[in-house]
Amino acid sequence: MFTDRGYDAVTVADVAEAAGVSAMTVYRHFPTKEDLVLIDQPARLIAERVAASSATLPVVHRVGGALVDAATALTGGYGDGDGPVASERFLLDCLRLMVATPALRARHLDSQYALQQAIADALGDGTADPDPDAAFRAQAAISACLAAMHTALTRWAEEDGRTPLPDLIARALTASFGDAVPAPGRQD
Amino acid sequence: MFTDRGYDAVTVADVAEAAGVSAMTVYRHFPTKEDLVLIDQPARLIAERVAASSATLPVVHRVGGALVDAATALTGGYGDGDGPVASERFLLDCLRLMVATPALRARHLDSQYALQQAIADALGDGTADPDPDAAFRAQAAISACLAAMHTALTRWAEEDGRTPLPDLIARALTASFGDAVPAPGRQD
DNA sequence: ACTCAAGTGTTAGTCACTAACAGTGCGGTA
DNA sequence: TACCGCACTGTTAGTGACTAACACTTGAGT
Repeated sequence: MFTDRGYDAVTVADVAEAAGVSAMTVYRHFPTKEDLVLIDQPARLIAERVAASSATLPVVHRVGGALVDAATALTGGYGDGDGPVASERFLLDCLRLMVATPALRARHLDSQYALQQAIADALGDGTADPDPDAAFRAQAAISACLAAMHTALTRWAEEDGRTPLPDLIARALTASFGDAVPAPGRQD
Repeated sequence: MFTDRGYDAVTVADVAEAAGVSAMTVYRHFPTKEDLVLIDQPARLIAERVAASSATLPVVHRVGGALVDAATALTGGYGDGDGPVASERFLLDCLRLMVATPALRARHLDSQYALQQAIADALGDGTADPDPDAAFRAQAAISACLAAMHTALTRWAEEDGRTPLPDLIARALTASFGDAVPAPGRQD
């Protein structure tokens, strides 16, 4: 319904009626109308991979690798050659809505803000880190990585999933950080 | 009022009453409640500086330099040694509200999205750029720069403006991109 | 049969925001 | 002076997201 008629033109009451329930029931399952569309980022998956990476690598390499890995796990990986599968179609529809609708776009960007905190925790895991300056530098690097990933997500939706998502993310990271991140076209 | 009682606890009717006008009048001057707090980013200023930079430099260097310059122009620059001045106090209050209030934070991040488009236009200015892949790489680099700047803004608000904003931005950029950006502590 | 719990519906209300209409004051014009 | 137009403001009524409080149904376990 959102894709056909536009996010703003569909009320929560419409969604409830189409689902055969009352509007109140919708709110009990989804805290806001925006959550009907937003895909919860696999924060735990990404944070785990960051925590598992070698602490000797630069931050952008650790985070970038985790993002590419997570995208690979989510979308089924490289080179199946079949274009997007059914489960990806839904992802693409949601992403298109997010890019096109200001309210959804803003919420999605803010959810990346939460993901940033989770990654920062995963980075410093194990070592007490009393250095606020190092924490600041890590936050900056993480947010830059996530912004590059968001650009890749947008591009992925725009070109309808033709290029595998992990490849797009790797290219976005390389365009931003040069060779300090895993190179596109292969996985670590 | 927002700082004292919290953004959500103050209604538009409250603001209107305090200003001695009707709620309708508030909406005629500010399109949304959020715009009462949001500071419009100096998009034109930044875009001009990007367009004026040397096209032979890497994208992150051009954008990063423009961001540091714009911050210098806005906050009065380095080393006056007096801490934040009165005009900066208001900026800091707004920033704190933005970081603390989810709705404002989301809107602010989305406004950076618009800034990203403006910078992308400024980058490709003059040269017809039919290469969608180069445009994608530029978008990725720009968004990463802006994310680093946002981290610096957040940090600036957290430490109450003690460190000069241009310095924080330069350090955030260096933490993300290494020596591909202007070094902190001096200006180009 | 009784009970508890989870899920659902209803109602009334708050608040952001919009549209349509009606003043009100003020400078320029004849 | 009388008139006109324009910018600004207020009022009213309405939509839609979202919340709180309360009553109801249903199904599982005892």
